[in-house]
Amino acid sequence: MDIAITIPAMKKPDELKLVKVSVARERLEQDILRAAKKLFAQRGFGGVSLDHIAREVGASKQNLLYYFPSKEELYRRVLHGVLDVWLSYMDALSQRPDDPERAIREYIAGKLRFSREHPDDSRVYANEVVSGAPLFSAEIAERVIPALQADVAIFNRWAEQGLCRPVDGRHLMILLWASTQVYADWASQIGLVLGKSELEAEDFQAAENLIVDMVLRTVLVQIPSAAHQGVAR
Amino acid sequence: MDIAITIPAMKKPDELKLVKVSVARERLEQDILRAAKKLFAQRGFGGVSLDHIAREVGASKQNLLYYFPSKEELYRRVLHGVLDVWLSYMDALSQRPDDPERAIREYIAGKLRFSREHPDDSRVYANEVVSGAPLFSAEIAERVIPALQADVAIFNRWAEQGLCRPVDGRHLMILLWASTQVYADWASQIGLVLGKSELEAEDFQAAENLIVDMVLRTVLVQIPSAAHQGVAR
DNA sequence: GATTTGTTTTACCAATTGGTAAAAACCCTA
DNA sequence: TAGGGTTTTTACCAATTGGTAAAACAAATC
Repeated sequence: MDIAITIPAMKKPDELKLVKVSVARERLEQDILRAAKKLFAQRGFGGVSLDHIAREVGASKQNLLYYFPSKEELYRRVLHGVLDVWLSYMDALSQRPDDPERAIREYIAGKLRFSREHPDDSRVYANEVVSGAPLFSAEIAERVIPALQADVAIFNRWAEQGLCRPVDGRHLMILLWASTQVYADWASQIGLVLGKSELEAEDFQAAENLIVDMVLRTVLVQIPSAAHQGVAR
Repeated sequence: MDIAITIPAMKKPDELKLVKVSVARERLEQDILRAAKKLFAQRGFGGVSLDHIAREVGASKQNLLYYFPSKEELYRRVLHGVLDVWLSYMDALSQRPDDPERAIREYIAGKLRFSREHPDDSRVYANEVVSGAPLFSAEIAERVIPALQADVAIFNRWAEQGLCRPVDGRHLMILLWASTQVYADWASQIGLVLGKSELEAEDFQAAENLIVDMVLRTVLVQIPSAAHQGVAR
């Protein structure tokens, strides 16, 4: 299912003009997308009105509708961008196909970095999935599932090569997604748990240490290397 | 913060009548709460209208407003019930204060059972937390955080007694919440991952096996007992 | 400076939103 | 069967919803 990026008619202006117009246009368009992402992250698709987004970005509702033909189309664009970011943080396993420990460390670190650097993206994703992914399941099936299957295949290969113990890669990946993204999606509650209003670097580090430790203990054949101190602290 | 269950004036009818009326009243009220929960779970507070809920339950919007003074109050009631259920599945650790392995096994099993038996509750909870828990943070702080702290204290005591390795209990609990509730909240995506439209008993069992295995390997001093076969499958 | 092109604003629209007020229907008991 | 209390329905309401049409504005090109 393609996302139609309908650029209103612009009949072959010369090169220079195209660039200028595109830049101005691009900027407001990006502003809208950013504001929309923030609000959709907070309240979900149904909980946000075009007017709400427009006020956030300092434009009029009709102005939004000039850039995006409908609320749903705007939401789709946001989702599409979210998925781009999401996937870009997920390629660590395939990067180190012959070093499970480093691959796993980097995968977990990457996913936690995603939670930290793009919490709104994570929340938009979460909102969409919780509501059954009515507009998104096709794209998830096309882009996310293959990525996951590739990762599962890597685990299986490692197991065959004796580099790691046999695990159910699918459930392991689910656990990794859940336990890393929760630091974005549930930030408010985790803040309460940790007694601070905003999560800090040390919190993400503690999470990373624990998750890495748990996964390595479960997956590796030998006791994981000393680098992580052997204690989940 | 108390939830005011305002029962519209009912000037001291005799005992018998009270019971009868309450039963009828109770039933519709429960139906409304159930329908509201289902819809709030799917679309969040802002994504659901009173009319929508009313249609789902086969009543009129005004009829809902007879039972619940406002949409927000209805939502609060739903949230309150959700938290009751949520907490009721979370007391396993304190039940077995001197057997870490069994306690952990039962805690994880309980949380997964919650995901399976009350997916809508889990999703309502998730929705509320993702949106920053605007109506809920007080109740979470009052009811959830103490429960968590009690569990963390149990881990710390086990560590002191040499029954388990020292771990950061807070992050461990967060990981457990995340990795168990994800099977309710992200059911649609997990269905895609596992290639089935609905999760089955075996899927929850596989999840349980993996999570239990990971936690025990991380937390226990000795290699966990043979009961779980030592392989995260 | 007139014209074309691209953008924003103004003026609407019907449908839906949460909520109120009061009338009507219902149900039980006296 | 009349009366009192409880529940449901009918009739509204102002505000907001997503969206359309066209006019006004801006900016560059001829």
